[in-house]
Amino acid sequence: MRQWLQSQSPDVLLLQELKGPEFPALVFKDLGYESVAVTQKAYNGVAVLSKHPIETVNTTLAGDEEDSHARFLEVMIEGIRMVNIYLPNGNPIGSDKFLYKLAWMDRLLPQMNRWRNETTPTLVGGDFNVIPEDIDCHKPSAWMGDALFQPEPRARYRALLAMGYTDAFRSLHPGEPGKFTFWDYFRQAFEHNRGIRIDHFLLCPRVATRLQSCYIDLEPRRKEKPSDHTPIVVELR
DNA sequence: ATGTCGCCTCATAGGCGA
Repeated sequence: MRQWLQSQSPDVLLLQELKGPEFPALVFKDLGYESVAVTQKAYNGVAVLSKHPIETVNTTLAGDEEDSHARFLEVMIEGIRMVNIYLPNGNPIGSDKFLYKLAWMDRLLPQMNRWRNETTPTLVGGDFNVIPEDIDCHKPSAWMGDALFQPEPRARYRALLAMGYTDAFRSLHPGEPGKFTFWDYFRQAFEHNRGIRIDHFLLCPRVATRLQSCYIDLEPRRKEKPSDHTPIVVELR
């Protein structure tokens, strides 16, 4: 993490699935990064790191006062609204967790539509826990029974694109198979590139016009004791 | 169905979420 920050030196980093009660802000302060985090014990958790000043706008997704999961962080950095999300996984299908995933997306959609109708440039990034299309997984049949691949969440993801948001990676790499951001730990899934593309950047039209590049950095996933995800990087002009 | 992790606790094993 420290090594990646120092070698890549991103202006901003969005983190998800922190799984801890306290975010080690001082560690990152020493590396030159301001940070804002929303955490809870054991589960979830999101943080934004930035070399530039961060203005926190919201720490919860609108639409459900009862929802206490640490999954959402909306900030302003250098005139861009940056939204970091950790969308619910939703497994198994048919469970309360699946319904929570759909309900969460049913709150995200109108919120993103409101942003879409404002002038502030907006970028929404994070772990969407949605495999958008067949091309975004190694073998569709292997994911048929998984919440990440169900018609309902995929339709909601497509609705975001229909609103005018651009899938940064896919827009620059149309039709490229085998491009994934997550591989589970089972059966050497990474070594065989049996993965899924579930970490996304969605850009409003104004930000999309500034899209320079978007790529997946595989190196961190190759290391000892890696995360099951690997970073996706977006460069804006 | 299973495989593998990491975090938590009525804790050193098992449950849970991923």
